[in-house]
This record gives sequence, C-alpha cells and structure tokens, in this order.
Amino acid sequence: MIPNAGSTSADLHELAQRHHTAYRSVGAMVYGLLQEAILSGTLRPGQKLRQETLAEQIGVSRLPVRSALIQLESDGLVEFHDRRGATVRSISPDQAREVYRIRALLEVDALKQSMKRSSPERVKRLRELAKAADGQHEGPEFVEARTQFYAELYDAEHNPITWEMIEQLRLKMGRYVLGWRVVGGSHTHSHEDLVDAFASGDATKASALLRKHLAEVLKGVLSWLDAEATGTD
Amino acid sequence: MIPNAGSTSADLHELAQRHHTAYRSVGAMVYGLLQEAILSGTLRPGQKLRQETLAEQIGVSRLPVRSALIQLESDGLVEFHDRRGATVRSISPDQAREVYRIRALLEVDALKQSMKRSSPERVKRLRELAKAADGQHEGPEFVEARTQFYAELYDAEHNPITWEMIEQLRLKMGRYVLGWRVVGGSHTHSHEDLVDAFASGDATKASALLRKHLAEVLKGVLSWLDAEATGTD
DNA sequence: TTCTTGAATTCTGGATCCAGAATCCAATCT
DNA sequence: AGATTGGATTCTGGATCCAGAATTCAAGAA
Repeated sequence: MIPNAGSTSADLHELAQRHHTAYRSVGAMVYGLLQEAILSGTLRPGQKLRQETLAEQIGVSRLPVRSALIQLESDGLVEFHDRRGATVRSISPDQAREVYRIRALLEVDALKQSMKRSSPERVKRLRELAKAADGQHEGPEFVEARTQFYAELYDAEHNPITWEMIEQLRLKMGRYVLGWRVVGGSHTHSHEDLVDAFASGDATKASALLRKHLAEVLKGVLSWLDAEATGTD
Repeated sequence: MIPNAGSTSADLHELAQRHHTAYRSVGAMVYGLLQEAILSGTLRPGQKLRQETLAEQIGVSRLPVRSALIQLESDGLVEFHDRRGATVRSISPDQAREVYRIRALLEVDALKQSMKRSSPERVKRLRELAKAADGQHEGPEFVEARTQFYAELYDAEHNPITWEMIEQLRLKMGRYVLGWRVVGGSHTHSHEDLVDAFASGDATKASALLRKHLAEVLKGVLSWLDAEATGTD
C-alpha cells in the first residue's frame, strides 16, 4: 500500500491512528501529529521532510502538510531551505544553554508574579497537578501533564504572553528533554518540591529551587545532545 | 478594475507596487506586505481579513495569502476564528504592560551579555546605526534602522534565540509604537544615549537607561491605545 | 579514470477547482 | 408585528493539477 515502508513510516502510521480522533481541521490534526512525531523522536533532527511522503503516510493531501510545516517553522521545530524542502531543526549546545538562560529569567519572574496571587485553592490544585505530572514519565501524557502543572504554577491565566513565551521555549527543547528522560534522567519528583516552595511563600527560596531544577534539566539535555552526536546514528 | 475600491484597497495597492521587487517566493512577498500593512495601520485591529479580497487586491491567488496569514498568526499579529476567517489582532492595555515587562527582563539581560563583548569596533558601528535610526522617524525604513541598531546592541549574532524572542515582542507592539511615534511621540535621540551608556561600560547605568526608555515607550503606547479606543472610529 | 556538462526526474510552490460550514435574508407562523 | 425556521449565498478549508527550479545520474571529453 505504502511505497517505502521504513520504521519511520510505520511509527507515523501508528500515530495517525490515534490522531484521527475529532480535530476541527485536518491541518490542525497534521500539526499535532507532526509535533508529536518530532518531540517523540520518530522524526529525527536533520531529517528531510518531503511533503508528498508525509502526506501519503498520514493519509491526507499535501496542502494541510504545508500549513502544518509553516506553523512548525514558526515554532522553531522545523527549518525551511528556500526551494529545497524542510528538515527537522537540530539545536547546538550553545543554543540549548541560551534557551535555559532565558527560561530562568522568564520563569523566575513568572513564578514571583504568580506567588503574589497565591491562595489555598491554587496550592491545592497545584498539588494535584504535580502528583499527576510526577506519575507520568513518558509520552504525550507526560507533556500534557507537565504543561498543565506549569500553566497553573506560572498563572498562565493572568500572564498569557509570558506563558506563551515559556511554552515556546519549552517546545523548542521538548524533543531533547523527552529523550533524556527516557534513558533515565532525573525522576526526583521535583514538581512536588516546587509546590512546597510555592506554598511556603518564600519567593527567594522558590526561585532558587526553580533555577536549580532548570540547571539540572539543562545538564541532562546537554549530555543527551552529546550522546546523540557521538553515539546512535 | 477593483470591485470595492475603498481607501484600504488603494493603500494595499500602493504597498503592492513596492513589494513587487524581487522576493524569493510569492508567499514571502505577501507575508512582508501584510506585515507592513498591519504595522502601518493600513489594516486596523479587529478588521476582518477575507482571503479572496486580499488575494485580488495584491494580485495573487488565495494560497500564498493563506500561508502568510498562518505565519502572521504565529507572530501574534492576526487571529484565526475557527471557520469564520481571520482578523487583525488587537491588544489590551494589560497585555501591553506584560509585553514591556518581559522586554525589560530580556533586553536588560541581553544588554549585559552584550556589553561583556564590547569592543571599539562595535561601539563605532553602534554609533553609526544609532545615527541612522535617529534620522528615520517613520515608515518601514524606521523599523529597519531600529532593528539593525538593536541587533548590534544586543549582539544578535551571539544570542540568536534571545534576539528572536525580543524581535517577536517588538513585532507584537510595532503597530502601536508606530502609531504613537507618528502623532508626536518621543524624539529624544535615545539611541545615541544608549550607545554612550554602552561605551561607558557601566552595566548598571546602561540597564537603568534602557528600562527608562522602555517605560517611556510603554507610556506612549498606552496613551495611543486609549486614544484609539475612544477617539478615531 | 575523473571531471564536467547536460538532460531527465523529482520535488517544491502556485493556481484553479470543489465540498462543507456559516451567515444572512426572506417568508411564514404565532 | 415580531420571531423563528428554512433556504440561498458566501467564504473557508481541502484536493487535484500545473509550472518552475534543483538535484542527480549518465555520458562524453580531458
């Protein structure tokens, strides 16, 4: 049925099954599908993304694929090469360091802002979300759980633009964080620790913990980048 | 020739003339054109963007228009309403304040990083760019001159991701900054002052000046937002 | 044998065409 | 007279088709 059935093709097909559930538009479906494929590593950094091949594997026309690729370019997950197609964007160690430096800036600020609006209800909700996030260690459920937790932690409701920026940066690194996690990265239940610091009301302490957490993840990502560059492939 | 020739249509046509100069793709041309149209106020916040009308006015098919709109959505300049088309995105005073709070964070950090790499050559180049930026007070040349100046000031070369974030935020507010400038905002040659602070090597002083500058622009933008909400229209 | 050049194939980007959903208007019923 | 419902029109989103550019492969010459 499908011309070149490699392992990538098989994986994409499996993803397509789950993503066939109610989406408002085909373009949105393809976008979500490709994003997950990149984040999960099914599509590797540097890999060429031929529109027609992707369209056939997913089972749609090339047009929604194009739309999705354009969006993914804005997200920084894929790269367009003038008239030579698109590739999965890879990241350099220097860029990873830069991302985590900016994230520290934004997230520490967001956390401080958010803690000003602390309330028993929010702490309760945070505990629940933290538990859920610490329970999931892989797959799109992990991404989703973490996202919900941080949305509450940083009060996305009241700081939509800050949240948007943070999400963007998290998305850029998502592929590497996931890879590192899977091979046995930190499972130190840091989310619940963060909630404790949040609940204590001590902004300095919470900021320090957050910084430490980010530094640890950066370390993991860097080691994963190194392993990927030398090891597999 | 053109069905509904309002003032918007005429303005878009004029823009199209200048944008017919060598672009690599039609989509990129439409993107640049629409971006300028939004930033210059030819397309007003809240205005409906019908794909076919735009396509006809620019003189291309609907497809590159769609591509451009998708990109502009990611830029935060337009908003998609499920199956009901796209509109020019407007911004609330609260969001404006948020943007400038984040910009202060990012830009002060970027400036400090950049000042570590200060050199006589960079200071010289900054002075030239500042002069050029202070010489232009409107239109796309003003935007371009300012962009080049800040790219050098923040050392975009060595901090590409930080620069990307800053550019994104500047773009979000561009329409309002331009509007405010045109009606007689600050022309205090602040660019050259910034270069002086940069050259002095005093990071604290430079940061304070930058913050002050951003606060002033925010004030102008807020007043412009207020005037736009109550006055014209 | 290797490098260069040209032709053929392939793939992106654009245009036209088609189907489905939403809005708007009119007609009818209360 | 006003409201509600049905139909017609309009506009978005998707699919197929076409043209132009780039890469690759092969053949010929150095």
